[in-house]
Amino acid sequence: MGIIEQFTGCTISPHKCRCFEKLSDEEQKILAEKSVIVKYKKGEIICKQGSFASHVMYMENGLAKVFIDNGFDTLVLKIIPDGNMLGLSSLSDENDKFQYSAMAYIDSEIKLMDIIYFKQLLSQNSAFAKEIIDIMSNNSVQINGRFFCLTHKQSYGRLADILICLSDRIFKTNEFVLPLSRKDLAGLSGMSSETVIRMLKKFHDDGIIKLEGKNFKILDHSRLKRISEKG
Amino acid sequence: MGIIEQFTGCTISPHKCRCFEKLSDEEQKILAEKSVIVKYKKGEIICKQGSFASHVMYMENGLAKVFIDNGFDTLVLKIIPDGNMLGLSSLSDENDKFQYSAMAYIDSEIKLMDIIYFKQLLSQNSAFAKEIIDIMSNNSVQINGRFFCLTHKQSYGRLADILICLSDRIFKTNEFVLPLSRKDLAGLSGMSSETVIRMLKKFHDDGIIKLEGKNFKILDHSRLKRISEKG
DNA sequence: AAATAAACCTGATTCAGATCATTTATTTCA
DNA sequence: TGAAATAAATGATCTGAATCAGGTTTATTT
Repeated sequence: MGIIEQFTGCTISPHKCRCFEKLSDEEQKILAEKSVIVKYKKGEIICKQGSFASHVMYMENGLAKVFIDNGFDTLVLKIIPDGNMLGLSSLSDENDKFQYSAMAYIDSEIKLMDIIYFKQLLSQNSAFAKEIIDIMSNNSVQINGRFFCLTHKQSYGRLADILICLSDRIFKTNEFVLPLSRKDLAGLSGMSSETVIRMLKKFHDDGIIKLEGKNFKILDHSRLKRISEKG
Repeated sequence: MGIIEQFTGCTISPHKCRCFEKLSDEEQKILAEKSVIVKYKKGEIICKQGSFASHVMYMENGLAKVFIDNGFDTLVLKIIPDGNMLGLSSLSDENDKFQYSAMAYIDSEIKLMDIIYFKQLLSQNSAFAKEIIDIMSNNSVQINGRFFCLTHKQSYGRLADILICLSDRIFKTNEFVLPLSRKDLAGLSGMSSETVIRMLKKFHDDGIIKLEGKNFKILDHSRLKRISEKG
């Protein structure tokens, strides 16, 4: 069997977005002219699945979720923290609509870049295109890991994953104020909010985390890790 | 709420792979020199998750599944029919390993293209790179649909999806010999083989399909479609 | 500050689908 | 061709987590 691969429900790509470095000064200047920075308040919709994609986005600072829905159910595909791109899957000429919706978890600043010029950059600057391919392939690895996690781990493992992700990759500290509601956590870990609440209580009672309202702290990181791993 | 989007567990991308048309005669010639066609027998492993990715692949003819596993469980990400690319997510410089395994469902012929030259083509021919981006974004849309389906539809809907996919997109006829075992179908629809067997029997008894051994026929396509849609 | 709404919590119930245990059919290959 | 292995089928049982129903606390609005 060999090495046992570990998949997590965390969807923060470790990939650093380096694509803009590949642009010439001139290209950067034009791109800047063709871009605007827009502020979104917590809870605001950033883009809507099915609507015409007139731009590609870059999260300057903030936190958002990317999700799809069929009118009844919702699936959170990934979280977008600082320095991540949004809307790349609309670069295909066949998919000129947004393939997913995005919503700000907290107040966020997002750069909107004209998609026509962005596509032109892809065609004229292959180093840039190569970087975009890199980002997309990293994204797909990330999504696949989350896919595996949500279909094969059970609830405790999935919730542990999300908590570890928030702590390790987003806030980079053991103690923080949860910006997400229990319902948000439920969406992220693919379960009902009642179940999330029960499990958080269990983690709390077991001394794995400390949770009072929105004040959150991981007390036993290695135990949480073990729960995440054994699913 | 607007239009209600339909997601299916089918993972055959409708996208036609046009990337090679974008290469010059010279580039095509060199690529051909750097490629080999390999025949895989039913059940053979085409690439192995975690091993070094020395090439990008193209399915000349055959049928394969792409899957990830953690040593215990397996998740089928997609099916690869004729004319599809395989291994694109290893184009990123950070992911020089195969991100997934692939196995031939039936005897298949696959073109293996040297990944170094393939990457060079991306860097020197931006129209080619743009086509690869198109393929990748179509792939991600496809995977997201499957992700939604496996996490939000229940078993009958998921199985119906797979049967419709096989019929409409792969064999393009209502009646064919199933190349997949019940266990394969279980893997594809993310459930146990016992459940698959029971549900196939139900579909059969209800007159929706006809199934004797491996001989398969869809009798009531619209009813199957309805089952797929309502989950 | 009162009214309303939203988020949070808890217990009871239910159920889809997994798992387990066997039996029967079909392949495989010695 | 016959033994062993694999795949298919079926029944019985179990369980993780959803759903439902109700209550409490915390935010928001007026």
